[in-house]
Order: sequence, then C-alpha cells, then structure tokens
Amino acid sequence: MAIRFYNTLTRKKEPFHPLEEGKVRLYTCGPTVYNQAHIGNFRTFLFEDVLKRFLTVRGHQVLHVMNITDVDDKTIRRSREEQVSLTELTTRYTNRFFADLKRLRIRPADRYPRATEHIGDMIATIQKLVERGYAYPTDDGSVYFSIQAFPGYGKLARLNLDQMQSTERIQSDDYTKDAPMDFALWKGWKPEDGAVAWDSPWGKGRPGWHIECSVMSTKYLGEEFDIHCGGVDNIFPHHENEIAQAECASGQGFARYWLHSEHLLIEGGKMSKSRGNFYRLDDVLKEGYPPEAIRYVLLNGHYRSKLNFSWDRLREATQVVKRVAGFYRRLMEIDPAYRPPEQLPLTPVGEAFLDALDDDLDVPEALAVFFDWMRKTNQELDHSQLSAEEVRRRLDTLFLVNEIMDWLPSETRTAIPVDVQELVEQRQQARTETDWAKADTLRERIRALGWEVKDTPKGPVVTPR
RNA sequence: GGCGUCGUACCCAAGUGGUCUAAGGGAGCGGUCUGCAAAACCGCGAUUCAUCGGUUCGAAUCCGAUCGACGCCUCCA
Repeated sequence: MAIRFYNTLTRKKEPFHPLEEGKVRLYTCGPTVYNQAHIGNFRTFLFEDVLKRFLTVRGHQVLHVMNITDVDDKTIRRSREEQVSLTELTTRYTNRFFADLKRLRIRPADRYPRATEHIGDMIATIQKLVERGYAYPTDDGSVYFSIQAFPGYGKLARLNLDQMQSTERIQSDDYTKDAPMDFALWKGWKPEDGAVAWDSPWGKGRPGWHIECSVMSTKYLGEEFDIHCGGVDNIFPHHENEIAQAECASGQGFARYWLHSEHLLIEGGKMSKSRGNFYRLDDVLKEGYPPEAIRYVLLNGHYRSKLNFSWDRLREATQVVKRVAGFYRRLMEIDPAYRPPEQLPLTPVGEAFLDALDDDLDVPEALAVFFDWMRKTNQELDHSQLSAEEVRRRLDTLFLVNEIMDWLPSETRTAIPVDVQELVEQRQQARTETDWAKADTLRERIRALGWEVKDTPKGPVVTPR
C-alpha cells in the first residue's frame, strides 16, 4: 500500500508524495524553552520521531528541522522572575530538552534553529510583507499582519471569520492594531522587556511568535516543503499565521502536508503547563519506570486520538516492554553473534508491519501484527522448530520493528553485582540438595536486591526486576 | 455563540459499508511446563460496537436525533 497521511489542510487522508522523489523535508514545531517540557509535549515529539523513522525505513531521506523558541512573552517573563539573563534561562532549558530527547531515544533533528539567531531574517521577511501591503507598522513601533489582506486566511483552521466571537483576551490586548484578529509580526519594545531588544526599521523591539517558524522553516527547507507537524493546539493561531506569513512573503505555497498530533490527557483533561497538571519526564523516571515503557505508553494509540495518561497504563507498558525484551533475549541466546545488518532485509512480517503504518501511521494496527508474530515465534521456539537461518530472519524482523519503536532494552545493562551472584550460587547449591525452603528464601533475598532469578533447563537466569 | 473530535469487553485500543457471530495488548480465571515459581505456550472472555430511529439486500462503519466526554476560538505539543 502506498503511504497516506491525514492532512489537516484538506481534512482527508491523502497519498503522500514528496516534492522531490526520495527526499522528505520536514519541519516540526519545537519547544519554547522557558521551563522543562512535560510528557504531553513529548507525545508530539515522539509521534514526529516515529514519523521520521518510518519515512526513513520506507526509503526516504528525511531532512528534519525543529525550531527552538528562545524569545517570547514567557521566556522574558521567566527570566525576569528568576533574575537571570534571557540567554542563561533559555540555554538551561534547551539543554534539558535535548537531554530529555536523548532519554526517550528520539532521534535528533538535522538542525535546531533558534529564534534569536534569526532576527535579521525575520526583519527582512517582515519588511517584505510591509512592502507588499500585507502588514503595517503602528505608533508603538510594532508591526501587524493584516489578515484581511490575505484571502486564504483561515483555510487551515477552517475559521469562519464573520462568526468569530472576540474573546476577552483579544479585547484586553494592550498592543494597538487595526483589526482584532491581526497578529503581531514585530512587537515594539516595552519596559518589561528589559534588555531583550533588537534594532529594526520600526525601532527597538522583538519578533512576534509566529514569524520565526515561517522564516526558519523556509530558510532551511525551501519556500515550499513537504511536511509540517505540531500539536493540534497549534492549528490556530500558530500554523494558520505561519501560512499567512509564508505564503504572502514568498508568493508560493508553503507546507504541503500538515500533520497534527492529539493531546495527552491526564485524568481525562488536557495536560498543560498553564494548568499545572503535568508530569515531566523526571517525575516518571524517578518512579522507576524504564524510558522504553514511557516511549511505549506515548506511542500506543493513534496519533490523532486523545491519549489518557495514567500510572496504570505505565505499569501495563512496563509489562509489554519486558515481554518484548524477554523475546529479544530468547532469540539472542540462540544466536549470540547476531548483529543487525546496516540494511535490514524486509521480511514478510516487517512488510506487514510497515503496511499498517502506511495508513496514516496506524501504530496500534502495526503492533497487532507484531504481537501476533511474536506469539507465533515463541510457539515455534517452545517446540524448537527454528533453524539458525530462521532465527536470524526473526531477529531481522525484530530489529526492523525496533527501528521504529526503539523499545528494546539498552545494551549497557548493569552487570550483576557480586553479592547477587553469590546468592544465586548458594541457591543453586540448596536446590541440588533439594532444600526447597532455603532456595525459596534465597530467591526472595535476590528479589529484594532488585533481581529476578528464573530456573531454566540450562540453569538459572538472572535479570533486573 | 461559532468550529471540531470522540463514545468498541474489567482497563487500553484497531477496524469506518459485506472477509466482523469485531484485531492486538494489559489484568483475571483455568491448563501445559516447573521441586515450587517465573518466562513461554494453550484455553476462557463483546451474538455486540453510548441510546433511539432511518437509509441499504447488508451498518460498529452512512444519515438524523438524544445523552455523555473532550478540544479550539491569539499562553498552549
């Protein structure tokens, strides 16, 4: 089956064809680095990670750009509160962000452009918009985009501009502008901005939020590119405004496919920084759950459906990930020399797995294929029906799936401590003497130390609990 | 007020006109194996897809109404 994605722009699943055969240019909205991202944010980044891995496995060369928003209202406010410079604050949280990405095994983007490093590019684009009549400066040194100058405004969010009700927030906006829906491209300096200011043709100030994405995406990916991703809450106003800015500045199309991931809910409600009902990655890891389990929880569900986070689900995920790890170890025991080849062969099961993903990244369907196969393979292993060659093929399949899911335990497993090893030996001794009570007690002690001992025909196997 | 999404077993979750008397996972129960366990495997588990009505030869899938949940409408992944 050919790859199809649900495009927010058309609200339909469409066959996916990149502009240039075999190459995909991808832009994903990155974090605003004013505090640590929560796991809801990572749901989106994980979705994008799987999207990218999938496209790569399907033979596309993906060029991925993710922005870092390091200047906006929140970053400025936060740096004032903490009495540190904007750069100090944003550097701190940018580093945290990268560390979290690594822990979740999210593959890095090719570029992470920062807003503050592209002020000149943004000013140039804003100037172009003013010259072409899409934007206008105001007395306070700001520049606004005039939405009525762009007939396409509202095409992504499907807004009915006439029936829009202006909310209190718009009315209380303390910048001056012609129409309530017009949005800022450039914000004139205000005292609370402190030292955060750049010179521009309109005086001191700083860029508006939306302009950075239009400018940086087109700078690195070209004026028209393939895929733009983000959370659903970015559809309006952020992405709508990006389209307006980019299309008016270039006179061409902008992103061709818009993919939006749904929210992670907590106790049935939206998790967001402003509500304070969120967990950070640290909050979850410190409870002892492995990163693979968190990856699994956040990926186990279609990206366009809401996903409810709970500790129950995390426990469930831990079980699943353990089961997959056990399966992996079982195969590796038969063929310890196996290493996944650079170019993994496409086995029939691997193909079925990817087939499911072809349909708008249907991860649950793909996992069903995987689990079915895993059960059958375990069955074959129980009856030792597999040849060495067949085992290698199974490992190829497992690694192909892992290329997308990345849920196998890391190779750098902690070595079994000496005291645990001694207890295991003592227990073996007790077992040969058929002193079952002693053996059971020792198993409990090993367990208390965080290790699990299983008796197999080949002897005891010790794994971390 | 406008726009939109969703409601499938104890829990999570695919499927969106016939192959569905509905995948897969977790939990539970019974069994094989085991000194006992663990792991793995086998079996059990929705005649039914929020409710009601309609379209159709045929609906979980389309249409309408009702109930319920959630989101967006310039902080938001």
